Parts: sequence; C-alpha cells; structure tokens
Amino acid sequence: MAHQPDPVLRLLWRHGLDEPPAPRRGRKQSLTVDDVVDAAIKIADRDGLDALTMRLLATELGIGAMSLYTYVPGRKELLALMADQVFRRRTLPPMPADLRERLALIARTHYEICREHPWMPDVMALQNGIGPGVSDLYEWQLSGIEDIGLDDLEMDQTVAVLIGFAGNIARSQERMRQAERESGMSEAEWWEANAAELGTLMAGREYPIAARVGAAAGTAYQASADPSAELEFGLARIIDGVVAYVDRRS
Amino acid sequence: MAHQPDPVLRLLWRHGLDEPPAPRRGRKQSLTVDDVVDAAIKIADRDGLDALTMRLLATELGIGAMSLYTYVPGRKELLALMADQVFRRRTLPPMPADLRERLALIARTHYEICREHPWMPDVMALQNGIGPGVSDLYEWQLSGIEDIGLDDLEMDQTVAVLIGFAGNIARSQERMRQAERESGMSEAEWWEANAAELGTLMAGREYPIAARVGAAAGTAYQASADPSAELEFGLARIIDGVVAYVDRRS
DNA sequence: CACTTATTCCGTACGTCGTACGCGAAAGTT
DNA sequence: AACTTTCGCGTACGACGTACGGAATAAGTG
Repeated sequence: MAHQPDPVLRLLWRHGLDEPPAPRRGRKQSLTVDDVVDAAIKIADRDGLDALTMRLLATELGIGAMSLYTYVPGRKELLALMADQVFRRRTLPPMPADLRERLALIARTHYEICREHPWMPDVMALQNGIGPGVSDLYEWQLSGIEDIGLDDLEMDQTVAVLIGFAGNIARSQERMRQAERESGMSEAEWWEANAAELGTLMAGREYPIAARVGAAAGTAYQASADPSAELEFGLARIIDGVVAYVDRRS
Repeated sequence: MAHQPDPVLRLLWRHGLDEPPAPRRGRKQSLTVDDVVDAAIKIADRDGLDALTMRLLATELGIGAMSLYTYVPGRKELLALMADQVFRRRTLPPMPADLRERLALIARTHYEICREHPWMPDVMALQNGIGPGVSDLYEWQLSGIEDIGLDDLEMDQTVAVLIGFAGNIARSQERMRQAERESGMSEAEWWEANAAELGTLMAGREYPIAARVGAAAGTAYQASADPSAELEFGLARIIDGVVAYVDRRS
C-alpha cells in the first residue's frame, strides 16, 4: 500500500477550501483553527516556545486541554500552523528595482519576522509542512532574484543564505535577551561576576585575539541602540558576493 | 550582594585545574565527568538530542539516574559540556596561506563538526558557557582572518557569518534525514503521496517560480552523492563578498 | 415531536521527562 | 574504631503531550 497524504496539509490550506462537503451534523465548534493558532502565537511571542503548552493554550482560550485536539492534531502540527499563519498574515512589499535592495529586503523582512516572533527560527528548524504562507513568502523571495542570471538551484541557495543569515542574527539576539531574563543579570554583569573566576581557570592558556575581539563584540552588541545594525556588515558581504557573481556571468 | 560566579565554568575548565585543594575524604566517584560527557555525545550522535535522557544516559553508564547529578548539575549544563568537549577533542588544522582557503576552512571545519554531531547546531543555539573548547576554536577561527584589514567587530561578524552558514546547511540536511527516519518515506515518496492532494488544495493559487525552483532544489539535494557540495555556492558567495571588502580597503 | 447519528467537549489517566530529597554505603581522617 | 564527608541512588513530585471514553450538543430522519 502506498503512503497516505499528510493530514496537516488540509489544515494548512484550510482557507480556500470551498466549504467541506457538509458533514454538518454534530456539535458546533466554539472556536476556529485561526483562533487557536493566533492565541498560540500570542503566547509564544510573550513567553517563549517552551511556555506554550497545550494546557496553557487551552486555558487562555477558555476551553479544556483536550478540546484543543479537535482543532489541531498535536503540538508539532500547531507549530507548523503558527509559522504559516505568521507568513500568511504578513503583507509583502513590492520588490524594488535595484538588485541590491531586493536582496537586502529579502533578508530584512525575514529578520523583522523573526524579531516579532522570536520562536520563528526554532520552529523553522523543525519539519514543517508546505502551507500557503511559506509558499507565498518563498515565491515572493524568489521573485526578487529571478531573471538575473542565476539557475534554479542557485536561486534556492541564494534565498537560503539570505534568510539563514537573518534568522541566525535574530536568534542570537533572542538568546541573549532570554539569558538576561532567566539569569536576571545583563551580559556586562555576568562578566563582572565571572571575570575573576574565568581568569584563574584559564591560567596558562592565552587567547590574545579572542579576548580582544570578544570584548569588542560584547560591548558593541550591548551598546547598540538599534539591534538591526548587527545585520549590516554580514548582509553587505553576502550581497556583494551575490552581485559580483551575477555581474560576472552577464 | 553581587552575583555569584557561574558554577558551570569550573566544570568546563576542569582540566588544567591543578588538583583541587584536596577534599579527599568520602566515597570515590566511579566515573569521570569526561566519561559521562563522552557517553552523552555517543547517545546524541546515535539517536538524537531528544533521545538523550538522563535516565538512558545513566543506564548506559551503568549507574543510577540520580548519580548523574554528582557529575553534572543538570541537563542544560551537560549539553554545554558536550559541545565544548567536541570542540576540545578536535585537532584544528593549520591555517593556509591563501585567505580564500582560510575562510573556506573555517566554514568547512564547522560543517564537518556539525555533520559528525548533528545535535551541534541545536545545542549552539542555547546559552552555553565559555569553555576551553569554544575558546580554542574561536581563537583559531579568528587567527584565520587577522591582519587582513578587518576591525575587531568585523572579525567577529565574519566568523559568525561563516559558521552560521555552515551550521544552517548541516542542520537542514539533518532535518531532512530525520524526517525520512521518522516518517519512513523519502522526500520523493512524500511528494508522490501528496502531489495530488496538494494540487487540489492549492487550486487557484499559482506559484510559478517556487514550483520550478523547489522542484529543482528537491531533486538536486536528493540526487547529490556528496552532501557537502551543498555548501559550495553559498560559501563561494560569502567568501567573494568578504575578500572584495578586504581588497577594497587595502 | 422523538430518535438516530455525527461531532465536539473534556475529565481522567498513562507514560515520560528533569530533578529535589533524604538515607544508606563507602572512603578518608583522627 | 569512631567520625566526617562524599557518593550512589530509590522514591517521589510536578509538568508535559496526549490516548481514551463518556457526556453534551446539533443536525438529519421518522
């Protein structure tokens, strides 16, 4: 027997489904899948992915824990729906005329999404289904690099580099915020409390470059008022590399 | 009162500690921290991070579950020790003379590490302490891009881009492998089982570019005998971008 | 109207996880 | 031999995802 189609697909594409062939009998659902997913997004935005438990979500929705499973098959699928919903709700700006600006826009948009929803990089690391949100987003991203001389595979990899980079920056910033929240001490306070200990422990070993660079990076990331500035250098290098390649081939 | 130093530091830097001031009394430990961490690495390599439970680890070590906590404060700290141990055990090759080769080596080395230990990208996304392994590795990475005209902040960001990219590729490959293992069907089989369903669900919406590019990417990634080939395009673009920047400034 | 049937709601419960607690066992010190 | 310190670990707690089955509800059917 062949493999069955993935049931999460029907959920992801639930809109656009022209009224299911009306098994109208039975008790009505008091909520919609969208309600559930939106509430889940709200919790994850506020308290983090770990805090998003089925019980808490149900409580915030005013229903019993197990009632959630009439809307969503399980937590894994809920996460996939959350990611797709975020993408679906976002209105994507038109692509600028300049290639460099298009590449930057792809990365910056992804970065913004990950800043608004800090759980996004973690969820995207899981196996999510193909929904309308990701499809729209992917199509939009690709539209920014079509007809510039890249073949199909290169287009995919270019998008992957851009959004992978943006996601990494967002995730590392979120990790720092979370560490502060959990430990109750800032990066600077941590160093103040551990510098002496670390000095004696590292006795003998020398890290001349790492010490200097690490210190510079630490203060820079903390002092910066605008976190998105952290994108600039790496993004510029990636854009330079892609544009150079495109120019060379044309 | 000021914050106390992080106790995980003493564990990370446990070697090089010249025999702790001899509280020699009491029962001896039957194992070393290294034994525990190595066993944990072995399990995570074999069965994945989720399969690495304290109980299983204890069983494989032939001790009771709670005995683990005499070696390691908890699971979070164990993960940090695992990452550092992997880095510490690795012998880092000397840096080549050519800058492009140095940049490539930084990325490829990180990619190899993540392929040998598929849990590494996930663990590195957590808040890990500063241990000898990461310190050695970071110093080595920075040594490859020193004195080429980058300031300290740019050096840190260059390394971040390189290893972030390498880690992303490794993680996406691992995700695919895991999806195959869990579902029992390959990427191609999944598409075969879901193409029809997906076609009806997407009715109306068109994804001309995404469909073409996605198909190309899917077949390419599956057909490729050497997974590390997936690095090449993106890595070349990043290297181009960095080298162009360095050349421009000198 | 009553009765059947399909569906939702959800309390209870199971298995698994990390780990707090406390007691008995072992190994130095005195 | 007695004491002190440390390890080993059985038991247990709370939180998690979710399987199961019965009660509640709404539509279709006589």
